Amino acid sequence: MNTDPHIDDFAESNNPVVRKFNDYLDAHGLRRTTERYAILNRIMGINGHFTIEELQQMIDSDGFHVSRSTVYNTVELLMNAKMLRRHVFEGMQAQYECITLPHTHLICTNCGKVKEVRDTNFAAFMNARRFNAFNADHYSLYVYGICSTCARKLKRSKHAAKDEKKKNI
Amino acid sequence: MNTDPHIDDFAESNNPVVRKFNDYLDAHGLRRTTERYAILNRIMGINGHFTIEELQQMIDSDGFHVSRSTVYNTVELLMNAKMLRRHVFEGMQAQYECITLPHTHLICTNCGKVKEVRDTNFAAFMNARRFNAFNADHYSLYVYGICSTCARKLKRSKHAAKDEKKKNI
DNA sequence: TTTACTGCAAATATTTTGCAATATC
DNA sequence: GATATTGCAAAATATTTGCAGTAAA
Repeated sequence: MNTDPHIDDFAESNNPVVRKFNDYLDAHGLRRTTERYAILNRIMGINGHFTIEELQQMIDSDGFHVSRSTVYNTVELLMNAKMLRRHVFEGMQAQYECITLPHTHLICTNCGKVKEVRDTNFAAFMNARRFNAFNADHYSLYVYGICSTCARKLKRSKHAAKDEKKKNI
Repeated sequence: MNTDPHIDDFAESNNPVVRKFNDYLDAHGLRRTTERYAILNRIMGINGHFTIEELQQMIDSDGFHVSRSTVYNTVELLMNAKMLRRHVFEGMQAQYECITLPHTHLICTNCGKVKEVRDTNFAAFMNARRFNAFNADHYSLYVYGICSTCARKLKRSKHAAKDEKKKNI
């Protein structure tokens, strides 16, 4: 029996996410390590997107240190377990998010903020959609544009520029 | 007047793509260089996706050498001119494609092949779709799955594995 | 006890940058 | 002639890998 309380806590957890991970590890003959659970534990508390860098820093501030290689290793494991997904939006570094219900990503090309929106109409459309002999597994819809906050700011700075011009006449 | 025939050929071209690029350069006070036209010329001949590496090699085999920095520089210019788009599909390196009509990308998670499909229903759906205060500019739909070629191969290798098992009994 | 996993440092891959030489305007 | 652009090499970033030590089973 394992002497590390953390591992046993997770091993016996009824949390479906933890169980899914345990099942994946078991099914593939992989070990239940403290590091893997520390990472999973942190990820479960994140709502939204995060980078590798951010994830490692969050784990650090949880008072637990894992090496960069282990973060990459575990993140890859979680992707193979279909629990995590990697997104690379235009002009940004890779971001990860837990796999939950399908949703659309709205990406602001001005500030880089990413917002998720659930869209049942679109989900229904995609579920019904067939691509001939291509066997679809999952999809990502990225919508690029300007968020309302940036739209306001840009409008304001445009006005400011106009005022500036007036002054110079 | 410019003495390099290549540049003048392009400068006077009636090709709408070349004209769009020229307009962009003029509007931004950027120069018409041989390198930029060599790259644009190559890109116009590509049907589908390509990486930076592939693009540079293609230009090389056209008998013209441009440095890696210039390829990156020009590709960025073309993206700003809204003539080129960058895609990063799951687990692959960045790929570029000319901006034409909106289309869906089918990405095979087994072989990495990317196929474009036009989808007027989807385009209509997206054109009608509004995201509250988010001002949408363009979108990317990536559908991940298994292409028909890989589906056949995978089926065959599964059979082979089964046959192998039978032999061992 | 066996061997998978971790952490570190080094290697690799990709993209960006500083700067002297060069070409465009 | 003034300066934007190129090409090279070096730097910055992101990710992967080799390997010795450590921990899970």
